[in-house]
Amino acid sequence: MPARSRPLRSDAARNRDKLLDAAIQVFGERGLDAPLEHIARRAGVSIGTLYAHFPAREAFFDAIFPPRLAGLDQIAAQALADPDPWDGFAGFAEALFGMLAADRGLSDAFAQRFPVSTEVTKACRRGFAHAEQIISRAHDSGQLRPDFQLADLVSLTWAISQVIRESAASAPHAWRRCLAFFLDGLRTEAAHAVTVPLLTSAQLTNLGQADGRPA
Amino acid sequence: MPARSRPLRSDAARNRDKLLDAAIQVFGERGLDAPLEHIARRAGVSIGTLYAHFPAREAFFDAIFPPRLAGLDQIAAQALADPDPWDGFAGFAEALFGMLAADRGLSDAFAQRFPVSTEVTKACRRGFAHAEQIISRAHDSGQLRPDFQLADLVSLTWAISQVIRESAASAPHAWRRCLAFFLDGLRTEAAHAVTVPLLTSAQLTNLGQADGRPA
DNA sequence: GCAGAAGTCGAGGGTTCCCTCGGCTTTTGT
DNA sequence: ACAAAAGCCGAGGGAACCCTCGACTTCTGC
Repeated sequence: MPARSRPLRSDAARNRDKLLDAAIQVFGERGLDAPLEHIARRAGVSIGTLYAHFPAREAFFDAIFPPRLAGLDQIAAQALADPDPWDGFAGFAEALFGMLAADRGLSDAFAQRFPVSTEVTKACRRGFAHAEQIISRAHDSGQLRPDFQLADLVSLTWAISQVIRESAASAPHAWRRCLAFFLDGLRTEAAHAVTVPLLTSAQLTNLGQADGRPA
Repeated sequence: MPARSRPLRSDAARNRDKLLDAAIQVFGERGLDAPLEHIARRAGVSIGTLYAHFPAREAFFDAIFPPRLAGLDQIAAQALADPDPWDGFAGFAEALFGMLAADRGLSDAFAQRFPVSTEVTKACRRGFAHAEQIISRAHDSGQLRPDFQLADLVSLTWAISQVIRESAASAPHAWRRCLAFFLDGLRTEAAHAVTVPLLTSAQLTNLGQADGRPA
């Protein structure tokens, strides 16, 4: 991704910023499928200008989400720094979903509810790489049930994201309750045998592509 | 709901049936927001005829889902008949979500992902009334953690429905794993204190109205 | 059979969103 | 201050869906 040969003209740079701000707001309120016209209007710019800067919806995603998802790195670092591996794991989950709860667009992006840019996918993968460390630390300490795997965190993300979306308006903390129950089921001493196989690795690779609807 | 004064003409009755079959298929495949034109086409009938029989999308829901949701009554009866209240509860959850997993339209309807008819809402409420009995039996036996309430089952429904939708195509049983973890967290002996309040009763009453998006 | 009731058809107007493109305006470098 | 480059505008064509309505077809009872 080479920088532009010439820098943006000053008015153009200003418009780009206004568009980005508007996009963050609008995606945050209505989700990633919000009409681009709304973004242009909120930015006080014409639809043509919007397309000049961001030729596709995806281009917004690339510009908006990777920096925001970088917050994950901090969260993960904190989790790994926690002297108690279980507390680190549980705190990671809470902080992660707290991030998603604060921004509907982010939640959509992370749960891959919309076809999303490669940049976002990369950022999510980085998040999962962190998660893998956090999980295995909690496994090693014997606190996290051994049959809980990274792939299960993907399911959990889908699940909690949905609770966040459904209850955002009327009970913005409902997801915390749900997560607390779930976490209690993840402690080693709570574990009962589970016979259902993991998500396939093929599915993990396809994250964000299959959404279950035939074309 | 008075029966029509005159019975349907024979060709009309046939078309109605074809439409209903097509609607079940199409909703099952693409969700409750599938284009009505697809239903008409699959039924081999024109869009005008579709509207003559079902003046609104809701009319399809009323015709399709209440009978299907009646399956819930059986599932609930079996749960209450189980000699072990915990097994009854867990079996109820598995059977309920199994039903939803088998039909995307049903899952949409039950999770109230779309504004849905009053008939469907009634059927869902009946389901929750059953659930309440099952839950309190499991409470009384001391096996289900006391802080798990009916409202939490609503969250769980949102959560698992989403896992079902996301993984339907590539890993149709992923939700079972998720549910198993969750259930382990619901046993009394797994419980750790939860401080987050329940869904408000106002929200339960509004089921299916608020979806968090501003108009 | 036939008349009229009942049902069917599909073109077409409305809406919302997508995205493009040619003409106009602003900025920039000199 | 001026030309050229850069950027902005918004009408408008296209697609997907919604739903209606008047003309046409089929069934039903006699």
